[in-house]
Amino acid sequence: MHSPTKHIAESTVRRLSLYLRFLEEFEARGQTTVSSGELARSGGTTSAQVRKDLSFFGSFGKRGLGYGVKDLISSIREILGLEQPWPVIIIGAGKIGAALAQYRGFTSRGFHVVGVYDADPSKVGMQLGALAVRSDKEIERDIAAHKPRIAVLAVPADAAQPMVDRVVAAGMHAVLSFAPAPLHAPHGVTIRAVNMATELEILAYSLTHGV
Amino acid sequence: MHSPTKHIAESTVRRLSLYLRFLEEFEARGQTTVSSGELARSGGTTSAQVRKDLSFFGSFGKRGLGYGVKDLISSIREILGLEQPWPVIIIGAGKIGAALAQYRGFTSRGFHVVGVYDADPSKVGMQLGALAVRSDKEIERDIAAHKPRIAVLAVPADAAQPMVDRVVAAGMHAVLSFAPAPLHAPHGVTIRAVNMATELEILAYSLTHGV
DNA sequence: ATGGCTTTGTGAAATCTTTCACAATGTAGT
DNA sequence: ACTACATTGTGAAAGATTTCACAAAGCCAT
Ligand SMILES: NC(=O)c1ccc[n+]([C@@H]2O[C@H](COP(=O)([O-])OP(=O)(O)OC[C@H]3O[C@@H](n4cnc5c(N)ncnc54)[C@H](O)[C@@H]3O)[C@@H](O)[C@H]2O)c1
Ligand SMILES: NC(=O)c1ccc[n+]([C@@H]2O[C@H](COP(=O)([O-])OP(=O)(O)OC[C@H]3O[C@@H](n4cnc5c(N)ncnc54)[C@H](O)[C@@H]3O)[C@@H](O)[C@H]2O)c1
Repeated sequence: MHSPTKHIAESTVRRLSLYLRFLEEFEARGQTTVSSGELARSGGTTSAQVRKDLSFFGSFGKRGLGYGVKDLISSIREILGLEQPWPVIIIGAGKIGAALAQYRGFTSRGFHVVGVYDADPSKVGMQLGALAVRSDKEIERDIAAHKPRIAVLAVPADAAQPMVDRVVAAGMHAVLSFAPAPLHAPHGVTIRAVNMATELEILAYSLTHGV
Repeated sequence: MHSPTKHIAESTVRRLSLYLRFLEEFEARGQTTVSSGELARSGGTTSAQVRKDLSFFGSFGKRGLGYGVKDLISSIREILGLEQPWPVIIIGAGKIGAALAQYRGFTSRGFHVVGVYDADPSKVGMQLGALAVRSDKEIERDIAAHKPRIAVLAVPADAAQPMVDRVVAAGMHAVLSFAPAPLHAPHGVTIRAVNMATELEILAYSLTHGV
């Protein structure tokens, strides 16, 4: 039911994550049922798109009625893999790493920061929320011992690829990087990069060429 | 030459920003000429893709030789609108806003932070790098006076839409938001949102369903 | 139970994006 | 000047994604 044979486009997965956010709002407001049209309006898409996105994974609605809010929340959480907790480590306890380590928005979705690492001895031991910064030398041992599933990289650009290599060698299969550096990893490892300069440049392009 | 009649896909603009990054590396290494194939290899795409992306905007290469690194850098900077400086304001001087305000990576691309604002009186006056945090009450006056072109939002989710409305009313046409909230703006205003939870959820999906 | 109304799920069509493949154009060596 | 070679620029083909449009299914009022 929840494992499509076909490859699913990233845009679909991204929208599912978005729908989940809206569904949680509908739930908080006490709404029990929602139509593809309502969901589409919140998310700036179309009702056909919403139905098509869901149809890749199964059939979740009731014709004439719409989707049960609670049911659809569980279904999407299951599709995305959010029914299990996701231990995450953060590497680089600088300005952005420290902000991320203390950010509470992750936890609500099942992402738990279980370790923060830095190469700078003056940062090691520093308390960030409930966690103390650990030395980067512990990364390999901690990955082996605690099996965090995702590594978030907040290190300088030139340290990013070597760190990807290290965590991949240690068994990590997913990396989210904030460093403005192109990253490569072997097949089977998923890398995502958030590049703020690129986001600003897309805005600059759209301002320059009219909307 | 640089203003296509056709609509250009966001994916193309995103890749242009990426090519620019690689070109700057080639330039730093003293390379004067680069082929679409080399550029493609750095960026994990194909040479045909590189040539097609550029062809929307004109003809920048020499057959048999490739592209002049310096020339292509200026051409892409012109396409993206980066030949002019982009004054930016940051709204919300919390953990992420403070990190962004002190981030030096923006400046190199022509994005200059000209103001940081917060609603919390205890944050107003705080020094972030060269800038002092100002009261959010000054936002409208400062936009009118200094005409920043992009507003970066680092405020809590429920303050995001009201703040979009304020800055748009004050004349802003582009917003980059870090708040996990869906944002709407009138036609003619470009909004981009970086949602870290969604990025992690896409990783969770790909780990859950195999790569 | 029936009929009218609403909304889903989904093939098919339309649109958008990427890849292919090659003529055109230029370089470089002789 | 000629030849061999490299690489661009681009229509056309292939592939991917979105939108359309409608039959099927279920609710609700009577
Ligand atoms: N600050 C921002 O707003 C911002 C925005 C976008 C992108 N980024 C990117 O995020 C990354 C971090 O930025 P920042 O502003 O937090 O920088 P920062 O200098 O404050 O922090 C970087 C941290 O990484 C640590 N580090 C360096 N090498 C390491 C290694 N091999 N292992 C472990 N730790 C190591 C340093 O000791 C430092 O504490 C950079 O790549 C930057 O370009 C930052
Ligand atoms: N910290 C992170 O790593 C992180 C990661 C992803 C997303 N975000 C998002 O970024 C936003 C900011 O996060 P943060 O961790 O910096 O939070 P924070 O609480 O540290 O900072 C928010 C700041 O916004 C200010 N503020 C509130 N209302 C305002 C208003 N109307 N005008 C001006 N300023 C106002 C507050 O005074 C505070 O200083 C949130 O929406 C958060 O969900 C944060």
